[in-house]
Amino acid sequence: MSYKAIIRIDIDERLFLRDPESTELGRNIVGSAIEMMEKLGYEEFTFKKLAGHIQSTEASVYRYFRNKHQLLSYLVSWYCGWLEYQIDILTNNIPEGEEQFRTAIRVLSENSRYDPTYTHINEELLHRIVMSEGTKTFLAHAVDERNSEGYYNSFKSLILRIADLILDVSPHYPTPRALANMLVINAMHQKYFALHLPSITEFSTAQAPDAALAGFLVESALRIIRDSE
Amino acid sequence: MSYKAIIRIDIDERLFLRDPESTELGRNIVGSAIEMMEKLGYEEFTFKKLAGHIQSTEASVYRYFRNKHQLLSYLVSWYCGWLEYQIDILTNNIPEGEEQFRTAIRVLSENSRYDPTYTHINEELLHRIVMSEGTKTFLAHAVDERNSEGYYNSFKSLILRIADLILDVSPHYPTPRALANMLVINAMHQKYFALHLPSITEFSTAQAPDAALAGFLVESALRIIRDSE
DNA sequence: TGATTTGTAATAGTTTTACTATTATAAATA
DNA sequence: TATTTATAATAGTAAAACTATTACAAATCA
Repeated sequence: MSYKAIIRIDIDERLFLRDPESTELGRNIVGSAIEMMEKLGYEEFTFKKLAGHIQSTEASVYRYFRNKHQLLSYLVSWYCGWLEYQIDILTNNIPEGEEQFRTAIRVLSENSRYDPTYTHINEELLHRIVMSEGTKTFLAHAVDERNSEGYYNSFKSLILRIADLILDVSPHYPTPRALANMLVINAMHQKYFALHLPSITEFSTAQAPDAALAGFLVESALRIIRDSE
Repeated sequence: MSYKAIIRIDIDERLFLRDPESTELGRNIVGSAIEMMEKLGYEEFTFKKLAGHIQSTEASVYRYFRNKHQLLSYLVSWYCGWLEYQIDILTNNIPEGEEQFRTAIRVLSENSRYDPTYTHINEELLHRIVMSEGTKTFLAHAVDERNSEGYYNSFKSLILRIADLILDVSPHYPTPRALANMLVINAMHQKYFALHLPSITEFSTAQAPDAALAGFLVESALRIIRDSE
């Protein structure tokens, strides 16, 4: 019997008003939002421009997302969930320890390739959005309120997953969560700097930057956590 | 002969329309902007609210700064310049190497204390602004244009200063700039997480967090760069 | 089947923010 | 004293963010 596994990235219900996966318009909103936000940047992106692009109206978009910030948070959550899923399947057949950790860091460092499983989501564009705009989800004045509303559950879950992999390598390392958040966020920032402020990083966009960055992050992390009992 | 050293943090002229240090109104704008932005956050802060607070008008504020983003960039630049100055004077009497590096990281990790040299600038509040809003200066769609306008010179200079201190410790370490930006940005983020997303860091705000964070950053960095020739 | 409810999208707004053109006033200079 | 120049206030505009209400279509029920 042949079958197709449909994997759904689970998103906290408080990250939308109406589930965009449930309707054609919803999927269209998310798909086009990704394309437009990547082109325009978060600040220039507006619901009006989005509505014009998909031949709908501002008000219809507001039926799905309370505001622009909620839409960004939805996208970042989706991407964090997707990253964690990639880590899960790629570490599945590897023995616990250093190799699993290396694999996870590689997932964080790579420019995501397009995955046809999710037809309306272009992971490549979404990666660039998360790299440029991702931290804005929690760098907001309403961070505490949003945290209590579950906005950052996917992000926090990803950090804790990496922290667990760190503990698998070195069970007595004292600050795995601090190190995990440093690695995840720096993976994004280092790529951003390579593109826009190249004078403050050695990872140019030219020669195999993904592999070099993954190497930097893995080797740095391993040096930090080795023999630290 | 007794004298008083007046130290001025130099800011690129393209970061303002009229130098706010040159007039009473200008100093008032900067001083009150710091107070209000710390309270309201960048998004909620507006020139209208600022003008109301200092009993002036929106248009007058626009005489000094082209827009809100330029004002934030001015503040972040000032703080980076101030940090680099602190590093300079505190490493002045220390022999080159590990101790200078430790001192620099301590400056980055500490909550800045109020310095009466700059009467209209409250460094403590400014520190919190930079921690919460600082990265937004370069996480903007216009980053390349702004970079060419000198918006990030102070930030880049700070990173390169740290990179030099890293090379003093370990002259053959291959990626000092990547490590320096990781340390500077993570120092800010780790403190932010301690306050707002405590589940993803071990540095709670309770017990001597500054010293613990400085220790984490210094020990991590030294492990990374030691014996890496 | 026809009436009623419910889900979804469009119309037409309001409020707020970001920004500007112009005028008024005070200080400096001739 | 008259004139120029620097500075700040008045009074706007345009666009963005967001909302209240209406219109329509599909599903459900009497």
